[in-house]
Amino acid sequence: MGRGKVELKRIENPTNRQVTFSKRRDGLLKKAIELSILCDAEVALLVFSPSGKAYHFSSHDMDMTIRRYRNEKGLHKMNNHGVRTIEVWKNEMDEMKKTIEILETKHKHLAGEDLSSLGIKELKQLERQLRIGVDRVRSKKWRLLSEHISLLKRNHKALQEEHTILQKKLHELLNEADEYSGLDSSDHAIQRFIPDGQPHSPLNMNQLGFSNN
Amino acid sequence: MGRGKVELKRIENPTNRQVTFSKRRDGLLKKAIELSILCDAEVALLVFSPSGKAYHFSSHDMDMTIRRYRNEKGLHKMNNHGVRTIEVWKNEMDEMKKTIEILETKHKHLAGEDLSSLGIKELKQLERQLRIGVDRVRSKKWRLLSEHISLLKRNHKALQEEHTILQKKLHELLNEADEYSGLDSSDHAIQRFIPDGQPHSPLNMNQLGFSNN
DNA sequence: AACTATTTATAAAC
DNA sequence: TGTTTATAAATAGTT
Repeated sequence: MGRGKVELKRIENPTNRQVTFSKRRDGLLKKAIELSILCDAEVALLVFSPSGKAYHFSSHDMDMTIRRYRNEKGLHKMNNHGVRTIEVWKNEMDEMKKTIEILETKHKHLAGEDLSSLGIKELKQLERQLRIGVDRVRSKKWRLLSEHISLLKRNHKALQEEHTILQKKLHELLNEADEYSGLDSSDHAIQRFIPDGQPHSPLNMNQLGFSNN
Repeated sequence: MGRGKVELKRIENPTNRQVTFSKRRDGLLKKAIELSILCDAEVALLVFSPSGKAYHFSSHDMDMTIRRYRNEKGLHKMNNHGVRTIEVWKNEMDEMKKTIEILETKHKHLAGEDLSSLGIKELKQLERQLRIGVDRVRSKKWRLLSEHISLLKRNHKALQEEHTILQKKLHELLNEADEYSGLDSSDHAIQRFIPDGQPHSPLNMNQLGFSNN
């Protein structure tokens, strides 16, 4: 409908295309309005120009019409999927809430709180569980402690050995110095720092910051 | 464009309206397609007939176009609100997950499992916590047990008293019977069921289903 | 649903 | 963009 027929393909001339877009957009909009009024139909139209500008018409309410559309065909596509996803989320959240409640209750029980709902049988089991826990924790603690102690012992022994070596070297040096200078060694300054053959008294483990509880 | 001009108002004749709807719907659809092709535009069209039947066209992807529309103008409406709600949900879920993880870790620790990540200080605190729990649970257990026992004792005492009364009544009845019948009472059938003055031996509490652990 | 007289939309030109 | 105009397209009423 115009001076010439048009092929159904993208108009290459950008100016022409833009002009035609404006005209046809208005035409389409008008037709949509007419359809909705003349035939009492619910119509929604969304148009985006290539440049990104948006035009729209809806005879009733856009969101409502979109919802209606989604309900209509969504019964086997994204809408349903979306609803199911939401339901799955809700279920997950409920499950998590339950899990947290249970865990918190158990935690309180293990702390010896809120025991009023428990019977003798449950209390016995709880006590057994706590005992097991205590035993394991205590054994782990002792393992750690003994490792720590043996580490300290090793370090101490190494220090002792180093000390002995240093002592020997020091004696040798002193002797050399004495021989060289011919001084009397009885009250030599350096010698006052060397107590006797026994290096250190063994470390008292009770002073290392550990107690038995 | 037809034999006569039409007023822009609802066509009252239902048949006419239905026919016009079909024709104009097709026309609108065709125009929408043409616009999208000729002008390289993104077009979405939703039409619902008065009878509820749905027709639609979208040049790209309906949901995408709808999203684009919502983004365009929805920055102050439901979409934004929806997105925020979803984000809030996600945060809630993340928090719950974290909570569950923490609780489970604590639970394991209290059970004496997975202790490798703990240091001596933490182990000591854990042990202390467990001890407190054990003490509380044990005390609760003993309270329950003693209540149970005193209840049993009360019951037992009541039974004893009832028994004594019954015994007395029985004796009285026997005496009456003897006086009435004049029979010898040394091997009276009923008397065989009465052992002696002492009713029952006291119940042994160790046989009531309780042990000390 | 097909036909057709007529209205309407719009392509091209300005 | 807006107007004009020649012409293509759409469609109201009829069959």
